[in-house]
Amino acid sequence: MGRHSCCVKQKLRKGLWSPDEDEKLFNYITRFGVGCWSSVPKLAGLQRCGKSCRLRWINYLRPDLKRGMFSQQEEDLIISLHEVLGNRWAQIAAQLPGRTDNEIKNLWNSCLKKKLLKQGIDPTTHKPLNEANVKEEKTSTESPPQMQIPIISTSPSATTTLLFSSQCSPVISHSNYYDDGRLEEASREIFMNKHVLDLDPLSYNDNFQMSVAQNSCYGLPMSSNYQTSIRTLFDQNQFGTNSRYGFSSMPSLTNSDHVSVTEFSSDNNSGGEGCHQMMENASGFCWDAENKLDHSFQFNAIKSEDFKTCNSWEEEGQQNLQNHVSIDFSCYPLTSLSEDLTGTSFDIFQQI
DNA sequence: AATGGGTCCAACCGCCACATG
DNA sequence: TCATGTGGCGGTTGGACCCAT
Repeated sequence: MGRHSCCVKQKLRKGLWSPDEDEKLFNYITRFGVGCWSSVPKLAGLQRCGKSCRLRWINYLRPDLKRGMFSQQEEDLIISLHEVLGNRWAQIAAQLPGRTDNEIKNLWNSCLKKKLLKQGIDPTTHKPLNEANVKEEKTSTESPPQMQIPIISTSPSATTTLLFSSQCSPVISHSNYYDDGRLEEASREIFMNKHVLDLDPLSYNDNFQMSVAQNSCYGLPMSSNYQTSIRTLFDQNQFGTNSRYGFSSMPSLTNSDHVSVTEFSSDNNSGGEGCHQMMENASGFCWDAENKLDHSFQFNAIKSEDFKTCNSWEEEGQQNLQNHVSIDFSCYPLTSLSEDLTGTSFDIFQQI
């Protein structure tokens, strides 16, 4: 990996982020939001370029990220969407709340592609490998009024079909998806075991659910079966079975791991007095030095109206679990991937 | 225990689109 | 219209990790 040009120019750090850098970036964004990414590093006291900060926030620090394994439904959805959208990872990610384009891209390249190939499916065309060439020639000469494209699921029992009408308005038909309940159970298990923040800080779950309620998930008219499965997925994921809330980039959040971090060294902080004060007031951020995946996180002193009564994300989450009220992160003026989700409400098939 | 190959993922690169002056 | 800055996206890759030998 070569050094990014702006990093060369300004002699900025690159490579893996340290816990200290994460802390600074997280504290800054949660307090002040993102105005202009290029000014974030300076204000947050980081020797990074704005692009790097943006990427780190979007792919790792965002509180609404869902970490951990992809569920079977998510995998199937990615395959279905990839068939329609191709390698437009950002648009695919927009349909999977809490997942980033990078994460989905990695999953595709490392896992889903191979699964499809194993099933004899060309991951590019989504057609059987031995028929792909023949069919390609045929379809180039004729345009049938209705195409039926089977979605090959990675789960044995799933059968999804996209029906394209002559106006190219597709209907997802999801038959026998939960015919034996195995998938639903598997998903539940996966989500129950995840220590993630399954909140909806930027409200795109709400948007998603709203679209489900309006029979138009992803801009598609959907069968009731599919709506139910998606709905189930979100219900479980959001409040139903998740008994703990944790910071998503901090996969294992335990009470015993909570350490108050109240002192910051601002020696290398180039952000000036304002930044110094900001860091003094900022939230605590603790990282297990031995294992990145087992570090913990705690808000200790955020002087925000929304958070002043809470000692930790976990407490906050548990409180909300009891109250059945989600934390509203929308107060943060964030510019992140999630903005795209709420802002675009894209219609897949406008782009075909 | 050492090593070599394979896998996975975080992060960078380069390009493009858009906004602004 | 052009130059410049910024954000966003998809492709790529370095390195950590895993596992078989």
